[in-house]
Amino acid sequence: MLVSVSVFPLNNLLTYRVPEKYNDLAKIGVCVEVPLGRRKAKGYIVKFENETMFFSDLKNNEEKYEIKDILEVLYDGVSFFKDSFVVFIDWLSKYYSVPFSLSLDTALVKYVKEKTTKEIVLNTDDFSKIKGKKQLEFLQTIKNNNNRISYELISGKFKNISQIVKVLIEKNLITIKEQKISEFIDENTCNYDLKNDINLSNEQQKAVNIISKDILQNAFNTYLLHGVTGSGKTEVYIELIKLALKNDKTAMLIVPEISLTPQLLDRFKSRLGDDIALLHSGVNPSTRSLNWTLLASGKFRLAIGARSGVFAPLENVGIIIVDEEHDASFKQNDSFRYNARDIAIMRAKLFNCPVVLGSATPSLETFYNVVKGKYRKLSLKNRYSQHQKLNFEIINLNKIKKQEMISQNVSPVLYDAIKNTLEKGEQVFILYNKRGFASFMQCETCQETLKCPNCSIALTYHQKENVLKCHQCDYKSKVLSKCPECEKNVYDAERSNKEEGKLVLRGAGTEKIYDELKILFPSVNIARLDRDEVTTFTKYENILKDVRDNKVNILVGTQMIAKGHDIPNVSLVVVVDCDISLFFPDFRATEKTFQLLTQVAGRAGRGDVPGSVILQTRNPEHIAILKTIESDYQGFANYELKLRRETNYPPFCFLVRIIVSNIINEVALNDMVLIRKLSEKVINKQNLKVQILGPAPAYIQKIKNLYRWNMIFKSENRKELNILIAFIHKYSKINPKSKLIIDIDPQDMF
DNA sequence: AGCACGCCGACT
DNA sequence: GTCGGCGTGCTC
Repeated sequence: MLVSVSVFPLNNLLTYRVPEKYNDLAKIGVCVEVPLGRRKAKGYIVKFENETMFFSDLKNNEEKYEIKDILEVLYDGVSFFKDSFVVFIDWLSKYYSVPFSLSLDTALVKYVKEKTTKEIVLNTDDFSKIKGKKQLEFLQTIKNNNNRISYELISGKFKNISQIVKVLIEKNLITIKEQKISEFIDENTCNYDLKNDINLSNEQQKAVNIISKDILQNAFNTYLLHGVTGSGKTEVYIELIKLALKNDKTAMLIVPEISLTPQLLDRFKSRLGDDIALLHSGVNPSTRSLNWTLLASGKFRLAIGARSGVFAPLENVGIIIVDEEHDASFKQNDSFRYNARDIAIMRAKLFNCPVVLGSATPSLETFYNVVKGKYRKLSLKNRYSQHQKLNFEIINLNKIKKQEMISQNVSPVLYDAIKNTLEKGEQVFILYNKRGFASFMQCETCQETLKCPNCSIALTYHQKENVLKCHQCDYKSKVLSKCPECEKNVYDAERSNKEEGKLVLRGAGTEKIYDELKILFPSVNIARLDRDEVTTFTKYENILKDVRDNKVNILVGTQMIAKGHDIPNVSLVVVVDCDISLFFPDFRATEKTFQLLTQVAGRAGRGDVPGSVILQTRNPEHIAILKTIESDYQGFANYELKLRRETNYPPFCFLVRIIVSNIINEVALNDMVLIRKLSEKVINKQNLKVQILGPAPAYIQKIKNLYRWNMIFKSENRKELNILIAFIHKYSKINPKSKLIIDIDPQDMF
């Protein structure tokens, strides 16, 4: 028996012989060890040789080689995927112009690790000596599960079980056994507990009815579920998932990492049961790989995950849902730059099932697909919590003199509004989309700013740690007392009388806003929510719990505060500076600003009290701000689309971004020129309609001592872009020390 | 990715 | 003469 094996990082599949002793174990999706040259390598069986080719253009001429035997079948022959998954991976590698094995590795690497799983076995059902309520509940759960339970699965139901387990082992009530994953899967059964029907609104019911037809008829369609925050998108998701599960199909929900809270999961578990495969980096590795394997075996039929969850090994799929589809976190910006939303749509197409994209502020790509009639829009217009409109107020910072400001970033109107809100016992959310205390330190003498020695960006001052930090690399520095540039010029006669090289803090961050508010409202509880404060999921949860319990009166944060929080007592939302992201050198800057402003505004007035939103800006006439206060998504989208059409940017063309980096600036540039010349040649010879922009230095020219250059390909034809990329991969002879990244559908230009 | 092969400079 | 630098190319 001959099989095709994918070995990272090779593009071609390799043919191996299956030794007779492995005849029963060698299935598609099985991990094997194979001889490769003079070494051993790990690979996956993706095809039997006698079967029809999935890979029309990956033929391997076997005559040239002596076919070797597979050395070993790993993980007891557990199959991590079936053949439809191979078709999907094949598509993925072609769409993103990456080797097949890289696609497969990206999909699997976080989920295939453990060979065995732990099982807790009950030694007795005499619980009379146990007094602890939680311990009894724990033991009862095991008893109800035929006196044994998976450690990985029960740790999802009880929090912090390690302590309980330790005590119960000491009392000899339970034992922990190692179990092969393959045996575990054979033994485990799973039932979906589909009850608790709730009443849907007319709009919700209509959406469910329409999409349900596709689920039942296995029809691929893309839906935009356009609903303002609080309009009940989640209920629609739950009903659709229920329908899929009831009909013995599987379902997948992808959400931004930050939204994947225990609350969200509890909500799904209370309506659908516990057998949900949670796929994201926060899940411990053994549970993660068990979840994957349970999905692959068909025992689990519902996957909920963040970006990487889109690779869930599902078969017979009923519904795929992407919540907050516009969210930038769906784009991975590592070496393999995929977009989970786009992959989700393609999987739905391959599986013949509907896909739902949910958002209050859809990306323009999605909106334009609705305009073109490619996607169907379903709207949820009613907020069920309350119906008053938000009360917006713009503060034009141009019209306020510096000495009139209450503090650096707090205007008089803003001060009064916060004060009034706090006096009523209501809560305030304050957005400032930058971390740290001061965004740069500047020398008063020579005007020089302190830069990271490894990157071409300014160092940010963090007050709590009292360090200067680079937000691109790990560089940290003690706070300098004197400007290093002036130190060099210390003998300069002209300067010798001045206060030489005095460094001052300039620009703000969440820490600074916090500081200003702490001085203005000393007796009030203020919390911060940003990446510096929130290093773990628990910390994130704790801060939000304090907010929910009204222990925090003001929450200051970066865009983290804009996502999904539903806190009824928040009646005032403040954006301290709307302009931070407005003029980024990114054609999506306006869109992203509009989305952020609209999202954060939606945090106000979710309870009985009406919500107010205050926007401080120096660009009060900017379209992103005007349309936010008018709550006019449609108007914004039409305006911005017109602009994109005129300038020929997505969604009116496709983009590919080429990034080359090297320690030596000239080498990187030289490589880029080479790629440009090759590209021009290919475009001419093949008569491709592709436009080249650049090379130009990247917005951040140097990161971690690597100089970076950008080049953009524009085309209305994806295939032509792929042809061009294939030529670049094959024929461009760039410096071997240069790093080349090809970013299909780039989200930013940094 | 690994690992070997191969082709040039500085050493016992 | 050989040891070792790393550029090049292949792996069923």
